[in-house]
Amino acid sequence: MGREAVVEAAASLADEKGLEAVTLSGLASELGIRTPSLYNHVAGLGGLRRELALMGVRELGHRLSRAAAGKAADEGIFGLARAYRGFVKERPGLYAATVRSYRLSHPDDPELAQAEGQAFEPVLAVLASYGLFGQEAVHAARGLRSVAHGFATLEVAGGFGIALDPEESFVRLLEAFAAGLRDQRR
Amino acid sequence: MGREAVVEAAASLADEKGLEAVTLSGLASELGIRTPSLYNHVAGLGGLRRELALMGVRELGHRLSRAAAGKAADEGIFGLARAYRGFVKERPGLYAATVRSYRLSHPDDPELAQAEGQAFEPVLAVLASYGLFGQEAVHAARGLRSVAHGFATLEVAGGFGIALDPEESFVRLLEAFAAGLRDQRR
DNA sequence: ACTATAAACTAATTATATTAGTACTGTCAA
DNA sequence: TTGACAGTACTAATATAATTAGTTTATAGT
Repeated sequence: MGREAVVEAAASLADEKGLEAVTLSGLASELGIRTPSLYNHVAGLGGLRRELALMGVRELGHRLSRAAAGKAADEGIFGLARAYRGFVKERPGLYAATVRSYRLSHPDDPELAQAEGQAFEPVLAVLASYGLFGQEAVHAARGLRSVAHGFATLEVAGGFGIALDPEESFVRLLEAFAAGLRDQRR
Repeated sequence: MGREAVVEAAASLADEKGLEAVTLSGLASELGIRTPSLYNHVAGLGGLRRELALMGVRELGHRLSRAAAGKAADEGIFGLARAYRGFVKERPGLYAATVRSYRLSHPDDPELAQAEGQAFEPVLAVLASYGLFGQEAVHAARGLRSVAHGFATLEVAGGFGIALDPEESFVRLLEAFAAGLRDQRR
């Protein structure tokens, strides 16, 4: 069966029924095997969550890289933010795994740190094309991530009760953020 | 003992050990009683989560009201955002309860909807003083909430790996957002 | 053919949520 | 004052989940 397949099945389960639904029993029955058999592939529930976090961060990194390729300034920022939001909406469970649970208990997992570093690169590249470097760029990157993460997670959590086009809200938020960045650079 | 005390104990537990640590067993042993006794106060784990969500939204609403009182425009936006972030940092478990788990499964709990409406009011008031009304205001409110929620949740999740002052990052993000709003109004 | 490994299994233990039914304790009305 | 009732705790029992230990089976490599 292979670890890859097990983790991918767990990710699908997370996307469909929420990260809380990713139990070893649930996953095992999804795969048509018994719960203890999963221990041949992952180190228990904790290990599975680590695998999910890793897979999620890597996938996010790939998407950000693709989105940033060949784009500069506002176009780059919009591309990154759309890719981020797209990932959260398409794979909400896998994305949740990149933020929740595992991260806090293991703040310095080297593999995870490396994957996060890679996901960070395209963001820095876009910000550089924008004229931001060093600490300036880190502040801006935190801002961009906050905006994308905040909007997307509230959206998938059903936090925007009122029936007003979220797409429009997102574009306006990005425009405001980008305009503010331009302002600050002066 | 009273329901109030039980829910408050659960909130403290959530803040100290994370929302995942809020189990009926854990809460019962915290309170020095047996697990089934909790059913005299809340409707099981699901009911407890609902109470937590309600308490969290109400508390957030109060803080936002206080923060917005007597402030207009940028000062109001900064006040709201600081209050939001302060709440997330001081009561991370209680805040998490307002976003996670209960919300999605019961999208139209009337009491929760009412509490959310109340928490929304001070935001609309500040945005009005800012010259934004109707749909404009809703878009802006979503943006502001995304910014505050995004930044604060990433911060408490340990998402800002690098040791660079988060306060500075937050101020810059708010300045960018506020500047962008001013831009858009023209 | 022999062996090592991968990947499944059963059995048993522990933790948690839940339900059902019971006991104690105070308050308040007759 | 007494008796009923509400409130709050309890024990006992059941179901689901995670985990560990130890076992089986098929297959690929020597």
